[in-house]
Amino acid sequence: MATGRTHRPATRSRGIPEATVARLPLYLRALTALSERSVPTVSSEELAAAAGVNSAKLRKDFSYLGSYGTRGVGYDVEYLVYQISRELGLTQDWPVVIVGIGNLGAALANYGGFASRGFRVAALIDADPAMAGKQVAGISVQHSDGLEKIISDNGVSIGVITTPPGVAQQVCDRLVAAGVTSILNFAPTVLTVPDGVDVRKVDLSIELQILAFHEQRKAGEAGEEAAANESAVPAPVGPADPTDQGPDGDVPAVMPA
Amino acid sequence: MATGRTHRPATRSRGIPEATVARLPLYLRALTALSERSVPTVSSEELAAAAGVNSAKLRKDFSYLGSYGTRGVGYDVEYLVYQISRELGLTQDWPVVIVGIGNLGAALANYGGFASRGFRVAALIDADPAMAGKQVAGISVQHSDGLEKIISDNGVSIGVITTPPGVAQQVCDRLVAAGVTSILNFAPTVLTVPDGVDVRKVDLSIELQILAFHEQRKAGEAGEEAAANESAVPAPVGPADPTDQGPDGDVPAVMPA
DNA sequence: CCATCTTTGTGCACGCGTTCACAAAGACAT
DNA sequence: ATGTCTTTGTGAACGCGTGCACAAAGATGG
Repeated sequence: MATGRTHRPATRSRGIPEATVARLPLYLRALTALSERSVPTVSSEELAAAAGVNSAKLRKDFSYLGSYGTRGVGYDVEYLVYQISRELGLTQDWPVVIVGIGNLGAALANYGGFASRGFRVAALIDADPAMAGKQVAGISVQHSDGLEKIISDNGVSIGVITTPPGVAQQVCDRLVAAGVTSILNFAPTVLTVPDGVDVRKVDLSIELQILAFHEQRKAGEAGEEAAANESAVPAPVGPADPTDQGPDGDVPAVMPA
Repeated sequence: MATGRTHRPATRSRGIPEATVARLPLYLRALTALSERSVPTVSSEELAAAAGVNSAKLRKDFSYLGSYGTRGVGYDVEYLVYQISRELGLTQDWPVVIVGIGNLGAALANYGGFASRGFRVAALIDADPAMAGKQVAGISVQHSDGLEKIISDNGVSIGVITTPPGVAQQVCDRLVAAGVTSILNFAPTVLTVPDGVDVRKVDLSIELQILAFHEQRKAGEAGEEAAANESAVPAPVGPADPTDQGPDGDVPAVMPA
C-alpha cells in the first residue's frame, strides 16, 4: 500500500471528515457480519446497501482512509475490517467507567456492544451508598467517593454519564479533573467542558421530539387545517403569568447528590 | 428502495431546516428551566449560552419560526415555550409503544423524559411469554402477539425498538404494517422502511467508537507513534481468515497489532 | 418628540458534506 | 496480448449549515 513514505504518519494529513468518522462504525458492523459469513470480498454497492448509505458516499469515505479496494473486484472484507478498526482505534483496549447506575446505567453495563470491540467496563460508579457492592452485569458497583482513584488506577479516558441531570455537570467536572478526556452523556443537560475534552450526547427526549415534529408534519399534510386557530395563543409580549406553571419539567427526578 | 428519481427535498415542511428542528428541543429545555424560575424574558445571548449554541445560530433558528422576539428586549419565555412546543407538535398527546423490554426497554419505560412533554407510554411489548403481565414502570407488559391490535386501538404512530438486533427488522415491519410511521431504533441494525416512515437511530456502540477515534487522535498527537508498524497487517487481498469468530454481531475481529 | 441604546433579524460569504459522472485500473476471457 | 467488462477512486458542482457583521426596530430616558 504505497501511500507515500511519510516517515511521520502520526499527523499525516488526517483530514478524515467528521461525517465519515461517524459512518465508519456502520461500515465496520456490516463488514463484520460479512466476515462471519466468510464472504471474502464485497463491492461498494453491496456494502453500501448493507450499511444503508449511498455507494458513492461509501467510496469517498474509504478514499480518505486510502486505496484499499481493487477495481473490478471490490474490497477485501478482512482487510477492510482491520483498517477501519485500526483507524477507529479499536485495536486497543479502552477502559470505560459508567457513572450513575440507575436503570439506564445498568442497561448499558449489560449492553453487549459495550464489551465487544475493545471497550471494557472498568468500573460502575454510583453516589448512592446503598448501591455500593451490588453486582450489576457481573461488576461490583463502587461508591463515587473513589472516582478519582478508579480513573487513574485504570487509566480511564472515556466516561459515560447516566446520572440525573442535576448532578451531571459536577460528575463531568470530576471526571475531567481526574483525567477523562472523552465523555458520553446520557443526562439531558448541556455539559460544559474545557478544551481538549470531547463530549457526545445521547438524548432520548430530543430524539422523540424530532420524531414528533415530522409526525405532526405528516398528519398536517393530510388533515390540512385543524391547527388553524393561531389566535388562541398567549399574548406575544406580556407579563409572565405563572399560573400555568405546569409540571412540564423535563427532569425525571431529583436525586441524592 | 433508492428509486433515485424521487429526489426528496429534505425538509419540505415549513422550510424549517432539519438542523434547526434538531435544536428546538434544546432551546425548549432551556426555556422550560427559565420558565420554572419565572424568568419573564431572555436575550438570544443568554438563551444561547444556556443551550450551548451560538447566539447568531439561535436567532436564525428562531427566525424560521417567525419574529417572536422584541428588539432591545429579547424573547418572552412563556410565549416562546408555547411556540416551540406547538411547532414540535408537543401540544398534543403522542402515544408510544416500546417493543423489547430488556434492560434498555425497562430503562426507557422508567425514563421521566418520556412521560413529560406529551409523550405517553401506551404499551410495553415483549416477545417473551414470561414477561407478559409483569409490571415495568407501573405498566403491564404485553405479549407481542397483540402488537397490531395495541397499535390500532391506541392510535400509536411512534414506536421504540429496544429488541435484540436479530429481530429488529421484523418488529419494525410489523410496526409499520400496523400503522406506525415514526420509529426510534436502539437496536444496532440498519432498518429498512417504506417511504413516508421516519427512522431515527440511537446507537451506543457507534457513539463510543467515535469517541475512541478522537481519543486515539489525541493520544497519537501526544505520544506520537506506537502505530508505526503498518507492515504487520493482513495481506491486502487474501483468503478470508475465519479464525476470529465471535458470538454476537459485534466482534473485535482483529487482534492488536 | 427626539436621541440613544439594546437586541433582534438577516444578507452574505464561506466551508463542509453529498452526489454525480467518468476516467483509470485491474480482472478475465479469448 | 488484446479487448471487454466491472468497479474503484475522484474532480467538480451543488446545497446546506454556520458565523459574521450590520441595519432595522423598538425600548427607554430626558
